[in-house]
Amino acid sequence: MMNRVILVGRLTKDPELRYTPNGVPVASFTLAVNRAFTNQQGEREADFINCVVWRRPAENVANFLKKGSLAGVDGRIQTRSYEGQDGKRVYVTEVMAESVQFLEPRNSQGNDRGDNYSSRPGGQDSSFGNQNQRQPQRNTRLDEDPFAGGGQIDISDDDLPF
Amino acid sequence: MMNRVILVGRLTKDPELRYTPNGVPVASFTLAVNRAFTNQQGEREADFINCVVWRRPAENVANFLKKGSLAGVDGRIQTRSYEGQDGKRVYVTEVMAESVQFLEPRNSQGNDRGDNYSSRPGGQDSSFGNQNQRQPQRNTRLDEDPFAGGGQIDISDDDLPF
Amino acid sequence: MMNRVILVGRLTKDPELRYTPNGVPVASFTLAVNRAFTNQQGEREADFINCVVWRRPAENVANFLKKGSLAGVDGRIQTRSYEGQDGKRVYVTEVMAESVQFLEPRNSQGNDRGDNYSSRPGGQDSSFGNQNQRQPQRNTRLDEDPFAGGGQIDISDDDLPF
Amino acid sequence: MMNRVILVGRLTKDPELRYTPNGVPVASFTLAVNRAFTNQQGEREADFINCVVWRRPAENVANFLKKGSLAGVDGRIQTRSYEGQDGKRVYVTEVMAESVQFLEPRNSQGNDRGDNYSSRPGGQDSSFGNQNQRQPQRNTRLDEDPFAGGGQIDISDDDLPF
DNA sequence: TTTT
DNA sequence: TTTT
Repeated sequence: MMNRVILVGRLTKDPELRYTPNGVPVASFTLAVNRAFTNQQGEREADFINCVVWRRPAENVANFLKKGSLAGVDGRIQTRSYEGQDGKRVYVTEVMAESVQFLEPRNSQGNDRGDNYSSRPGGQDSSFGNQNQRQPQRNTRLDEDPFAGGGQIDISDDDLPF
Repeated sequence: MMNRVILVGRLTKDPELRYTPNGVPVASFTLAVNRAFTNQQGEREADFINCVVWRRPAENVANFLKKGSLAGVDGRIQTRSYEGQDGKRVYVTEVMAESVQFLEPRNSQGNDRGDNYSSRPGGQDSSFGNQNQRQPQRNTRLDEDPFAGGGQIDISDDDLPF
Repeated sequence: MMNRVILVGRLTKDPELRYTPNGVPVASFTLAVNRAFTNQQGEREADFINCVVWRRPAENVANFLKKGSLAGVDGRIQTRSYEGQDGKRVYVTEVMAESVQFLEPRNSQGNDRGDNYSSRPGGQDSSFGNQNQRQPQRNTRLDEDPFAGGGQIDISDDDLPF
Repeated sequence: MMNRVILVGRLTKDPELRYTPNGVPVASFTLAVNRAFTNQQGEREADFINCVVWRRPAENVANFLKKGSLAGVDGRIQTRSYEGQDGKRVYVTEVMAESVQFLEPRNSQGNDRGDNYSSRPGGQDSSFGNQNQRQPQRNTRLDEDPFAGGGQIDISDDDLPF
């Protein structure tokens, strides 16, 4: 079985960052990906693709991407379902991003969201590492540089609360 | 903007073949793709991914795949929305397959569905070619062999009603 | 059989544009793609991947990309071999780009190479269309916009000699 | 930067399994991937793509694939160069497989190579785990099932010398 | 509504 | 509910 998705598009709005009860960060965002072709009316439509990312890259996304940012995603399609408010099953198809690439120059005007987003609940960090034992591990890469722009500044140690 | 999906999985049921009013074939099917990892309970879950394919490969899919068939898809994620029966918008994310690969040996027991599915409305064929001028063209490849098994028999001319 | 490659990286130098005897444009360039991880010495290495692109996108590449440009490629791996000058066979693995995405803002300082590269031999154009009948057709899309930045200016008609 | 390759093809010969001085397994093999289109002479050519895989999946590949096996690869393009015997630099482009999917039914006639390939040098195992700290970790998945056929038998513990 |  |  194989399941691979690669996307490049722009965030339709600022990403949302949540934490699980155990303090694991999850970010979600939507990529607008313009189609390569135009429709019968000659307009270029877009697909709006919901993405989810876990752990450290989630924090990076929340920190460095915002509405309109150009970003690349390498991940997998995941499906799930939940009970809708009207009692019927709702089916969801989304992209689980294993890595997210920032395709705009570092520190382009206001790259850093600057929010005080880091409301990560304290005291739960001890349970952090164990949490996702059986989750794909590529999310955890400590040495991944999410910026395509290159540059030598390493964000990991200074900017991120790990 | 980039948008690429590759899947390998098994059909959850027989594909469905429809025709547009102009006689353009569309097949839809769902791929069950087992995840590479097991969940907290040690079970291997699957993602159920809806796929759509147009034109000739649609006919091939209807002809040669059935419930349980192992197949590969190379395509794009597409999103659309429609008015639900309760008046509210329903959002759909699916894979537009540009090519479909049959990953089981040709003529493995009962590869050919054998249905009389070819209820393609006659008389509309003239409008066929013009129809999708602005659609991606890779669907139209006349020389594509959807079987991975190789073999020298070419299905296109004999088995397909084109 | 499936064969799909997606790359995002930077051109190591200006692309080279050639024409076949029949006037079909071919561009070649090398993408430097930084690895997601660092090596034992803590350095981030890169892979240098040779790419080839045909027809209209070849002209676009020659026109709008240059050394250092950030670009995305969606294509296939191709292998070929030729007689080396010392008589022994040389094997080549390269990426046949089906589409190339320009990931830098249009008209960022000097996007347009401005070269008089269009030394396309005249008089051969008549043979152009027929030439590659059996080549993948995605190269031919007349409505593809190679810029991720969007914007409404369509380059195809004004800037390109088609 | 992004770098993703997905292939489905057949092994041109039995895979080769080596071990680093520290006992890390590496398998190499070549996939023949038939092209989706035919050439000017109407023949379907193939690309012959060299692949490398590390650690546990390397052992799996050596154990369960052989000449002619249908397999899928999800990985990255890597380039390297070395001093040729005639003193000049040789450039190599190959695919680093992060996961390999076996696309033929388990225990199809003689799936198991049955070779006594497991000449893994003893005494080095202690250094095994630490070895590739900075290598991508997806190779290490203990719960990945390389067979597309599904089935409940888990090969990892019984059949593999770990 | 899910495949082996 | 959508980006440039």
